Amino acid sequence: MGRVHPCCSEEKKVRKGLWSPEEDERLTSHIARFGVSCWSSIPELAGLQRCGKSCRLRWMNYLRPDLKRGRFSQQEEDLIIALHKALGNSWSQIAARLPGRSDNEIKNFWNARLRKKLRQKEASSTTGSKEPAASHHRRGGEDGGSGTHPPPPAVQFNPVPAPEDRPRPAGYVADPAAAGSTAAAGGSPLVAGNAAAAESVAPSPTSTTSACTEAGGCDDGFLKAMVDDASFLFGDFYLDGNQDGSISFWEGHAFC
DNA sequence: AAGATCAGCAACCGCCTGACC
DNA sequence: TGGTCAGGCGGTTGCTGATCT
Repeated sequence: MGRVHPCCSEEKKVRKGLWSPEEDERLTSHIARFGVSCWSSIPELAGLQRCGKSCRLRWMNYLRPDLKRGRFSQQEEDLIIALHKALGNSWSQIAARLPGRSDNEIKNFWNARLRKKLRQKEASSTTGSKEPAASHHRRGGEDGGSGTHPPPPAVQFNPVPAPEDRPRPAGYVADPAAAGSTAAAGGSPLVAGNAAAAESVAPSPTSTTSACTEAGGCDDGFLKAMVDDASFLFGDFYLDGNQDGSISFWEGHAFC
């Protein structure tokens, strides 16, 4: 096809480039008041000289209230790697399993990561044991995030509840603090990044659980188990952040 | 202190798909 | 049934700021 979107091609003056705070404000307040019904009509209704597509993008990637900003935690990073291994470049699907992250954000993260990896590969293949050319560079940018940059003060998961439209597993309760009781209630949260909590909270006998609980986090075993366990990955599982910064994986749905 | 280099991020572009007429 | 439109997605580009030399 390749048609250009009418809303983007019209000669009408359409602003491009970075969004100003005023534009953000207009879009946010419009959506807060009227919700999203038709993106193509939003620019006009909100008094923006943008195309609907641009508005949608801005909202989805930046203005959505349930987005959390900031560095990816190690757990998130591990999960992204696992999901990418299983799902490929389906960023939207990956994003759907990472509450508070947009597909664009994940895609950017992955590309930056991948670029680094490729460079390192190139460097190591051409020079043998030489130090990766790119990694001597700052930003704590050691690959894997486990390197030099200070442990992500990172992404304290905010307790913002996941979007309402996300299917909740049986037994899910919105309040993460109630995770313990939730486990008992039916869903079985697998807590990564907090071994003690996981031991006490996750009774699930799945391989993912045990792999996750050992070594106190999402180590390779956990990831491998996740990837290998296709039913777990492709079945419905739900991930949520806890107040202590850990992540809970909820399983228990069995569709798809 | 200044220029070079790089990573991170925001946004655009082109294509695909489903809904509607 | 075919055409049009709008929403959504993945790939890519370009800007900005941090870091290094």
